Amino acid sequence: MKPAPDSPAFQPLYRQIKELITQSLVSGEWGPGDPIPSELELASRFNVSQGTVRKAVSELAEEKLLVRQQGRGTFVASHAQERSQFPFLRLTPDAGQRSELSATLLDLRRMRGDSASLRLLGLSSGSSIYVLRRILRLSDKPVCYEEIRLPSNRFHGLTSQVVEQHECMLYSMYEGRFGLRVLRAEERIKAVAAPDEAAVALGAPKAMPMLLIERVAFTYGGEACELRRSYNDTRQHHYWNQING
Amino acid sequence: MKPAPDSPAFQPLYRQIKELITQSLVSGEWGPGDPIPSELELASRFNVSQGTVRKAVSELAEEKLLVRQQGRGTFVASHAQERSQFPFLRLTPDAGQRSELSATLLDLRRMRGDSASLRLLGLSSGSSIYVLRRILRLSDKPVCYEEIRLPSNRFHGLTSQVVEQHECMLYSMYEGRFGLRVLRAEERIKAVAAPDEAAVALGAPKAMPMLLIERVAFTYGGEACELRRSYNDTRQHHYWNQING
DNA sequence: GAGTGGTCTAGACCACTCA
DNA sequence: GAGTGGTCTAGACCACTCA
Repeated sequence: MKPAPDSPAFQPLYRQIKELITQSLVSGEWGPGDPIPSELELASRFNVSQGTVRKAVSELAEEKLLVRQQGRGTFVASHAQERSQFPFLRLTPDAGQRSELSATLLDLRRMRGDSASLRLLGLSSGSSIYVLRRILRLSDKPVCYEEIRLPSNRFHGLTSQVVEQHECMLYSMYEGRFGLRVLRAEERIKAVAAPDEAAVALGAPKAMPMLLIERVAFTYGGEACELRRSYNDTRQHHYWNQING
Repeated sequence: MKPAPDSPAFQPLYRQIKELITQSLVSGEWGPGDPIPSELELASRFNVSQGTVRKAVSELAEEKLLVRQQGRGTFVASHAQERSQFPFLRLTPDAGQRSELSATLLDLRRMRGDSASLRLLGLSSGSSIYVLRRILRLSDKPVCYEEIRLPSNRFHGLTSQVVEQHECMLYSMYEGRFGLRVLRAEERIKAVAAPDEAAVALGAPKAMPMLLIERVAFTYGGEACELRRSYNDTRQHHYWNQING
C-alpha cells in the first residue's frame, strides 16, 4: 500500500491504516477487552512498517479506542477495564470523596419517539424508543433524577431486569450486551426551578434550584446512541469540570 | 545526552528534551507567539535525533503549549492566535450562534486576601490580592455577574484602565501584560438561588435559579493564577460541555 | 530554491510480561 | 527465552511557506 498524494481525498498511510483498524473495531472482529494483533503482525498484514502501524495505533489509543500495555499487547478498550471508572459521572460531593453510588429504576417503557428525540438520535419518524427513569444516590442520598432515551433498534429486548442488574454501570451494560461503546458526550447545563416530579423524587423543596443536564452520548462513527435529561440536587454536591485551553 | 535506564527517576530522552523546552517557555526565552528553533536546530543543540525532538514537541503541541505550522515552523502558543477564541467561555445561547460579547467592569480593588483565596492561590497569609467584579453581556443581554481574584504579586500595577482596554479578552491581557498564560481550569458548578447582588446586576427576579461557577485557573507548572466565581442567567443560555470517555 | 514541519522506512536496543 | 510494546537513530522523500 502506498500513499497517493495526488488523489483528491489524500490521507497519509497511517490514517488509512487507522481507518482499517477502526473498521475491524466497528465490525466486531475484535471485541471490547480482546487483544488486537501485534504491531509487527499488523505491519505485515497491511504491508507497511511497524512505525506506521504504531502511529495509527497511537492515535486510536489517544482516542481511547485501544489500550496499550507494554510487554502484553494492545487491547480493545472497554468500560469494564477503566480506571477512573465513571468519566461520565461528574457529580461530586462538596466535601469528601465520591462514595457508594447506587441507582433505582423507576420504570422502563417502550414507546413511539417524539420528533425531537428521533431527530437527535438520527431515527426516522415513527421509530420506537425505550424511555427509562431512575434515581441515583451518592452515599444513600438521592441526588439525581434522570430520564434516559434509547433507540430501540440498537437495544433489542432491553428489560428492567437487565437494567437493574447493572445498576449504575449502564455504559458497561450498553457495551457488554449491545456492543455499543459510549465514546463521547455533549452536555447542556442550566439552573432551573425543579419540576414537581424531580423535587418529589429527590425529596427536595418544591421549585428548588436544580442543575439540569441534557446529554447526548455518541458511539463509534459519531452516532448518537443515548439521550439523557437529569435534574441534580447541588446543595451538597457539585458538577466537576476541567477545561483545557 | 543519553538515557540512564538505571537511575531512580528514569525518564526517556524525549521527556528530558520536553522538560528542557518547557523550561525555556517558563523562563520566557521564547515568548507567546514567537517561533521556537527548528527541529533540526533543537536536535543539534540537544545532541539528539530529529525524531526525538519531534516526539517532545508533539507532546507539547498536544498540550497546547506549542503550535506547529507545516512549512513555517513551531510557535509558542498564545491566546491571541487561538481559533476557537474563547475555550474558557462555555456560556452559549440556546438558539443561534454566540454573538457579540461585551463586558462592564464594576470595580477593581486591592485588598488583603481571605484565607480561602490565599490557600487556593498558594499565597502566604497576609498577601494582598486584586478583586474585580464585572458583568458579561452576550448580544447586549447581561448574562453573567462575576468576581475575579488575582494574586497581586503576579499582577503588579493592574488598573481598571488596563482591564477595560481588554474587555472580554482578560486571558490575552494576563498573557500580554503579565506573561501569564492560562492553560487549564477546574470548575465546580451548582444551581443556586441568585443572591440579591447578582439578581440586581443581571436584572433578574430575586432568588431566581442561577448557575454558580467557581473556577480555579492554572498556568505553567500547575500554579493557580486566578479565582473566579460567576452567577449565570441560564433562562436563554446554557453551559456547554463535552466529555471524552 | 532554501527551510520548515510531516510521513515513512529499516533497524537497533530496551523494559516488560508470561510461560 | 520468546514475544510484546517503547525508545531512538539515520536517512529518504514529501507538502508547504516565503522570499
